[in-house]
Amino acid sequence: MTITNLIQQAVIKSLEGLYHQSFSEKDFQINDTRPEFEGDYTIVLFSLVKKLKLSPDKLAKEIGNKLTEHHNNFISSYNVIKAFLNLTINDDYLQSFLFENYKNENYGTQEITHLKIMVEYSSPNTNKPLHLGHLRNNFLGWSVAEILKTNGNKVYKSSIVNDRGIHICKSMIAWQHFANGATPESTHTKGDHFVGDYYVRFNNEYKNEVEKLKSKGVEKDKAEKEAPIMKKTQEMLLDWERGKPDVMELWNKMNSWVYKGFDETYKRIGVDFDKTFYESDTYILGKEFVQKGLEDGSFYKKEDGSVWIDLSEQGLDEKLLLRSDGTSVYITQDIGLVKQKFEQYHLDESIYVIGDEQIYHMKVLKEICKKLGMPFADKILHLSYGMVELTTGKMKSREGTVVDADDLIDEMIETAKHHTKELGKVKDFTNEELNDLYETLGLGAMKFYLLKVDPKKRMVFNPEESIDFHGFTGPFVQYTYARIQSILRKVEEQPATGNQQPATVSLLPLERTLIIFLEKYNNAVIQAAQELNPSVIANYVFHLAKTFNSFYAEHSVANAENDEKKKLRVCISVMTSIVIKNGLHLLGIQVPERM
RNA sequence: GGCCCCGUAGCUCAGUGGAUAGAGCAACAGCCUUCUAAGCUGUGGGUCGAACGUUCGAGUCGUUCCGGGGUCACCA
Repeated sequence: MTITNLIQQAVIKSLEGLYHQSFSEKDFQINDTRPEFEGDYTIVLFSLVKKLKLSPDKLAKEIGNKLTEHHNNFISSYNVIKAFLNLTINDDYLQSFLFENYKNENYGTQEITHLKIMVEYSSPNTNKPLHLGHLRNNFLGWSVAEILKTNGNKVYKSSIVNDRGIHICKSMIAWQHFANGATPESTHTKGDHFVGDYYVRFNNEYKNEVEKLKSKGVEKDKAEKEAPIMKKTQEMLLDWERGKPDVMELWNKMNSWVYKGFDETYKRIGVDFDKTFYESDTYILGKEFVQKGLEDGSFYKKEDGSVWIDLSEQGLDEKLLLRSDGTSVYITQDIGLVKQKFEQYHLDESIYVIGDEQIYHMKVLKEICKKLGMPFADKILHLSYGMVELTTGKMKSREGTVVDADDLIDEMIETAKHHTKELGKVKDFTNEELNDLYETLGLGAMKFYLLKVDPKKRMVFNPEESIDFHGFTGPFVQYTYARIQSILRKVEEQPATGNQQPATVSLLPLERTLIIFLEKYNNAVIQAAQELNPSVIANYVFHLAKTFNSFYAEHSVANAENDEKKKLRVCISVMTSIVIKNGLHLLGIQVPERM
């Protein structure tokens, strides 16, 4: 039971006792008291003034009296300004909360819900390496999955690999034409980058061919269709769908290169999956639904053989489901996979972490599922996130302005190394310990940077800012953790404080503030899950670290005024470090013992 | 053009309909014989894109307009 809930119940009870009507938590609001006023929580009672026909001041005082009378176990005093009723929480209550919870490593974990949720994220194409945008997706998906787990749900992390389709054939064709049998091994190139280079190569060649045709007087549209390399690619896609052996062999070979590269990156950034789906397996499932939809009249066939659905009644357009040559498109495959997911995993919800440029697509998918009478259509949830832009503008792979994920990770770790060496605090570390630390800090900075903003908003990636390790950053929070560990090491050297519950003392402002804020961690965990928003956690954990650092500068733990204070502050420090650790874990960020 | 998202300090972002709108960065001024200065304390910086409206109360809700972005493919 959180303090907010306690107050809520106490206020309802007081209201009912005073005015003999029934009330609910919607009749008033509970806010944090603004720092310029005395108190910890503020109950806003304006909405009741009219209903009860009392002056704001009188109403607030009556409730205040009732609360301090009947709930003095946790409310010690109150003051009133208009209809703002400011409550001060009992020092004893705060301390017993602290002593009961400070050692709890699972603090923040919520009760089991028995809900099964799948979070699909990452979902890469096997024709190019990961870039900055993918990192936002990966961190977001992983973090949301962990947040849902902590909230008591059974969570499956999944990924659907885009391993088939025209874009994959493009890199295959380019490799056939230009590689002369080169491999990642022979060129010492990471597999995903190797294949990505041929994708780029294809696009260059294609552009040249189109230009050539245009200079011969062919119209643009026609040139784009007639370019020889494109025609070959389309033939290859048909061959692939027919399962032509040499095409399959090349496809398998190139995919295995890419997967090796991806695995390396995933491992490095600490991202994992419980289940990986492959479109090459699932696109067939979609075709079955096309047949079903045609039979029951949800879909229709045009003269050229292509299959469509009309969603204009739903305010959407007509949408293609099967090309005239019988091959399937993106959405066809999604339909098949949705059903499989829900049935195999008995899901209560399926969350798709996909960029906001696909909001329309996901709406269409949902509508199609509804039209096909799938019972789970409403349990499909699109967690859309905004594009990551650069200070110089948008990232465009064709213009070579993408920030490559592997390069960026290297750079962040290098920066961590640079800062660490400059500060020279961990000179006694072994090389292995140092490298671990650089990774912890570099990745921590990067993940925090990408997760601290609201996912649904577009964000600007500023290289200089992202590399900053001061202020609202991962390393700042990690630093606070390391500092606390340093205190705890120092305290351990001194005589043991004993296990018995310390006597309660009167709390100083910063001590109160910290305990009250620690108590609110549960609220943050719940809110983050409701909103599917890791930035709630990032903001919480930063605020906690900030508050602790102020406390640290003001008061000594190891050399506290007396034994009771020392015990109290050790408990506050231990609990702060656990909450930081648990909070950062939800963001996929590790904590260093020293830095 | 239709539909969707966004506009808060110089920059990047917080801000469940409540009190005098907050952080970080950048700028400036202080603080290391005492638990890690990747820190702390302070100063300056705002017509919350604009106008109406709803409300006891609007950065937050509604309408219109302005500005930015996305999307509406036999691409994924």
